Amino acid sequence: MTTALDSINNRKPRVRFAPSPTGPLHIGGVRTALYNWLFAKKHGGTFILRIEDTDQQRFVPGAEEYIIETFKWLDIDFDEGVHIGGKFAPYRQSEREEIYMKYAQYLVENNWAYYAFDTPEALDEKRREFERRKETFQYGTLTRASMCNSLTLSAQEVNDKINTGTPYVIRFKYPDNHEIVVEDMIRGTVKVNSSLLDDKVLFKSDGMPTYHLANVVDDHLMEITHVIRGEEWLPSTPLHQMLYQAFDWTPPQFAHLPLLLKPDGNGKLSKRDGDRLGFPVFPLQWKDPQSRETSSGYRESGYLPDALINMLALLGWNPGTEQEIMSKDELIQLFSIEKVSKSGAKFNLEKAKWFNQQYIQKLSVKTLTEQFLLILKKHNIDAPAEYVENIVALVKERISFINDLWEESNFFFIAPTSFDEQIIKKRWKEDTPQRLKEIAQIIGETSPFQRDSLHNAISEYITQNNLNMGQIMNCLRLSLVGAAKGPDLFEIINLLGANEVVKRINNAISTIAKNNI
RNA sequence: GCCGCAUUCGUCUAGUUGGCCUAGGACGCAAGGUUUUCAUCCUUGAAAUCAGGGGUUCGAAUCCCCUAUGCGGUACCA
Repeated sequence: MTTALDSINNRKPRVRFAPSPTGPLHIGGVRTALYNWLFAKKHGGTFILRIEDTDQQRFVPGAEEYIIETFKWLDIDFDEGVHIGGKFAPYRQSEREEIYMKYAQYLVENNWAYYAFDTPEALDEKRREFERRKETFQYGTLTRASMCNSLTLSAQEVNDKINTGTPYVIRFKYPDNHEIVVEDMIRGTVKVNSSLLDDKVLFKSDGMPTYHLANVVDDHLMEITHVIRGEEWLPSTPLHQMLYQAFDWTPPQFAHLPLLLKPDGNGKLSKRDGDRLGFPVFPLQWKDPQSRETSSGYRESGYLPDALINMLALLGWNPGTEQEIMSKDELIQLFSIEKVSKSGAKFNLEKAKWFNQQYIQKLSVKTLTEQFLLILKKHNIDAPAEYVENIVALVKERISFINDLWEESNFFFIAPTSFDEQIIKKRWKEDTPQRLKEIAQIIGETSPFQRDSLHNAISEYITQNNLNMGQIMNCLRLSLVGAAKGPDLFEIINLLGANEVVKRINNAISTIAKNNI
């Protein structure tokens, strides 16, 4: 048996991400792709995007485009795939339809598979019959002899059925009582006995292969060296292992990733959880073409691609050091399959926010300003770029998402019309209006009109009148901002300008007086 | 039901050749500090008897067995 290390040394790894286009890509799927990508990059290998659309019933229009757009956004690049081609094209299984039949037939000819003519109705009936006896029906070594298939029918009967167009499937024929051993790079050795397994359908009556056949055939044809996929595939890996044996092919190395769990309770993270707990489960926003229902995405929620990638990478993997913030390049350097953990990881919204905050802080004021200008436009605000840039510089350290910029600085663009009641109650005294009027006058007269000179002028007023900062600053802030929040007040005054400041002070005095009669 | 996988602070995890672990870090939480406010930031703190029980050993989170719990699979879905 070759080890993972051997094959890495012998040849460059080829890995694939193989989603099925049945809807928007789940964030767990994004992580699976990410691990594949990191693995490929780390070892100088090839990363492939293959679309597994063998289930025509579940096909959702737009899903494939969504997948491609997701990785474009994340800047995770494929070397081969549906959208870019490659020497093993086509990469869409529906376009490889004719390939699979001959492999299924090879299996039948070599006694590794058989035709089965049992109708879905007959199978349902069989299952119900077993259920009545409190048993579970299993189309396998114990029951296949009593079913309608090429093992029980004569060759003549089988031929007649096929020639007259009777629908049939091809099932895998497990050898009796055979111990199947799978080596997993993350979990070690996994053993299962063949008599416990179902004779899985490999080829459906609609002329398409099932996942099991298509996946093995394509992985072999595309020279995939490592299959890195979700843990939900672990139970069917013995079948895949047997398939490689039946074809006399060298199997790839397997690595089954732990699941992404919902933040509360247990179980796989699902679409519903996102809506329920207020965070996206999808990388991009998705409008369901059927129900027209919209699900939120990380991109639209203001997450930065690299922050998402960093967070996702650490959900189930850890470099073993205390470093948590890692660029894509560092991730590639540090990544190793062996360090992937075995148990499922719960998604944590707070930590996701923290990651984004870390990455936002690395962005330049210029970049943030460009983004913010777009947001301002949506709020119908047309402000000079220079002004906006000054504001961004001031509030940058307070934000975790680009969208927070608006929340943190909207008072720069729109004068407050209401004032925090709590603060009024606590700070607004009888002499406040008079004091503020005097402050307004001082501000109007301050020259040069700069942060430091404003600071000096107001401080001087405060000491001269035997006051302390708190007595003036809180109400002044309330007048200008409407609440007890925001950056340095003198900076605010400086940016707002004397006229606007005086206007706001007067407005606050009259509004608050009115409301307190 | 059957089969498989997993189980260290609330969460993500370090720990992997048994001793340096009176179990480390991060998020979150609490307290204090900085500040004119809020946030940031800084400091400190609480927080896992390593699922439980048996072994093996001078010594186990680390090895073995059992139990429990959780999850995954059990489709002519992937």
